Amino acid sequence: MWLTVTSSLRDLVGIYPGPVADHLDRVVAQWGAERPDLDVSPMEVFGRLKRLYRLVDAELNRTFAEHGLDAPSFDVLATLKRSGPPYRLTPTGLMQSAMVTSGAITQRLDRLEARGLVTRTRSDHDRRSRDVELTPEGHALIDRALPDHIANEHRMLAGLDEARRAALVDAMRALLADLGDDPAG
Amino acid sequence: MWLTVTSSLRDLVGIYPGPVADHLDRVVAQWGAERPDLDVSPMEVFGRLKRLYRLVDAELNRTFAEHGLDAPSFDVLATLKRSGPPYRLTPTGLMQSAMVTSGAITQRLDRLEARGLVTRTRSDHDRRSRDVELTPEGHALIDRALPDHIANEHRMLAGLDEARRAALVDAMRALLADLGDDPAG
DNA sequence: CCAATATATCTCAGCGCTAAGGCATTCTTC
DNA sequence: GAAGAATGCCTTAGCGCTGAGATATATTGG
Repeated sequence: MWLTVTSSLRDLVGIYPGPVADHLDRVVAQWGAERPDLDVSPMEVFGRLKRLYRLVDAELNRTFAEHGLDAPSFDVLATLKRSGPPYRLTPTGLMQSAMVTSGAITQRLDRLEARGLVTRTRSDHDRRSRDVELTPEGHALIDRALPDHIANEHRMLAGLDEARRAALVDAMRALLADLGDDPAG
Repeated sequence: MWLTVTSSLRDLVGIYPGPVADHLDRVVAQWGAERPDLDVSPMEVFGRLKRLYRLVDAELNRTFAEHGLDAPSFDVLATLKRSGPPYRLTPTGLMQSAMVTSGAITQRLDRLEARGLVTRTRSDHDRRSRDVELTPEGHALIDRALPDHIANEHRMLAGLDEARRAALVDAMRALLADLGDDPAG
């Protein structure tokens, strides 16, 4: 309700490009009518975060699929690649980076190992641990997929002006810190 | 490596509050060392988006669980609630709002109907369609859970200053529009 | 009015993930 | 150095979702 009013005002006053009402504007307006006692403005943030995540995730998967990959597999290969020589990490390291459980990493590695993209060997220094390492095939695949992935990400950001992009990064960095995101994770 | 150096420099020079290096800073620095030919700066956006989404999702689920709910169930009940009287929508409407497939909605409704939180009846006007409606129990549950959920969201945003919060919303709105997010969805 | 097409929902196999727990190895403490 | 705690990884049942396809109903064009 409140939002509908300001939207109308925006049209009447003719604010320049003026942000067009999006899904979350409607959601907030609906709550304003149904529960005017609640301040649902945080949904402006979290609702858009969720929709953005879903849209981006779907779009990224398109490029991954072109290379016979999905997001979890790409994630593991890319994490190993960017770790640099000798392109070797433990399942625990991969787990923290991916923010998933150990069981999820075990299964991701099962799939990648079956495809010959990584090897898993017992660590010499800690026999509980494993060394996960890119195979030549794994290197070749991530080297093929990565440039397309990056280009895809550039394309998705092309419409966002530099100021907004910087502000987006700044705000997300601050929020991540607030929520206790582990930099080492 | 590179990042460790700049972090040290930042400390030495004493830049005021200075953003502390986070996970994505490390990722970008690693790619800079391994693939200096690629501009991986979009990861600053999408990498943080992903981590933020995961952290937020986990945190929101904590509150849902306190009310015997999970995110998908809460999402359906809240969508029906905010739609206002007569608190009735079709599975297609719920599907578009939630950005999931029709099969997912069918199963969500199966679960909610089994718990007596919604009813599903054949529409009079279109016999292919269904009317999904909140039961009194559904109303009671969402009325109990919603204030806690909103409070939880407020708490998560408490550390974000108003300028950053507004910039975050503005940038996400722009990006959603760029990516073709359907306002009616 | 009929045939062809479109729409609304449901079905179900398969997938990746979580949560809980198990096993082997390493660390800590006394 | 032995006992207890902690760590690293794996196993598995169960869950929600997708994608492909099925069914029933509605709409459209001739």
